[in-house]
Amino acid sequence: MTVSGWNLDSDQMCPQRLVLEHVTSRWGVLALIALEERSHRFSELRRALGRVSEKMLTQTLQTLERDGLVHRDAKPVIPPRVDYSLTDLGREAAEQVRALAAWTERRMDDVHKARAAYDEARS
Amino acid sequence: MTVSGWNLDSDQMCPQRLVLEHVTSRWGVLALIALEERSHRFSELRRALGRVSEKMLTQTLQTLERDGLVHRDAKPVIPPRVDYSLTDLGREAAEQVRALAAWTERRMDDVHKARAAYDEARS
DNA sequence: CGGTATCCAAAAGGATACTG
DNA sequence: CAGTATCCTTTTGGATACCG
Repeated sequence: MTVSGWNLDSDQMCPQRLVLEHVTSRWGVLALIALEERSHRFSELRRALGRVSEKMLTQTLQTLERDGLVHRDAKPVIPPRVDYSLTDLGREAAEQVRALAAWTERRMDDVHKARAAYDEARS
Repeated sequence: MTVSGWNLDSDQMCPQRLVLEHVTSRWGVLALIALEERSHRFSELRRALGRVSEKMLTQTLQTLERDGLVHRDAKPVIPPRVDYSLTDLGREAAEQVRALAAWTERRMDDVHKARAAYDEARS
């Protein structure tokens, strides 16, 4: 992989860059990891993700659904019930971001040490 | 991996989440991929990354340096010459983000199809 | 319950001018 | 050349109110 092809062209990102932003976005990462474990209702996801606003969760899920990563199953009952789950594509995406997340977790100690050394050298 | 531990606590993200944001940031991704190939001078990186402002490139490189992913070598010459390269930790990070980037590239067709179907169903 | 619409505050990002 | 400092625009995110 080269950096060319991931550049911005005039006034716009390359399309794969947008997908990368969707899956690594603040709530996208958490939604994918939560949904990898099991399907969730909207309100379950809200609780699982902590302090996400309705607007941001809706926006995140719609983006991931549009990209074909998340499946939305709205049951026609009252009160409404909507279940979210991963598609096969979404499961692949979740594995990728989980791998990246796991790496940051594994190396967090090294990062902390590096930061301490960096800050020390400048104080 | 569970989603707990990646939540926000009160008014702040968990630390590994910040590292993930650094390496997946707009310019962080491109800088890591460019530096994985070879070390670059500041101005070389500016050109390689396309249309990044000096401010954002500086900020990105400082963040990655502080996290211990990038090595900054400022030679005491006139005019100044500063070379950036990856540390061992940074090389690991670059491999991870490149894997994720490669996945989005591989699956871009599926995403496009999903988007077309999504948009079609709503028009 | 699971959203949408609107408004507003905060943060990110960039253009420009300047410096060692 | 490789930054820093300042200002300003754009984007993001959340709070609130309302709807089917």
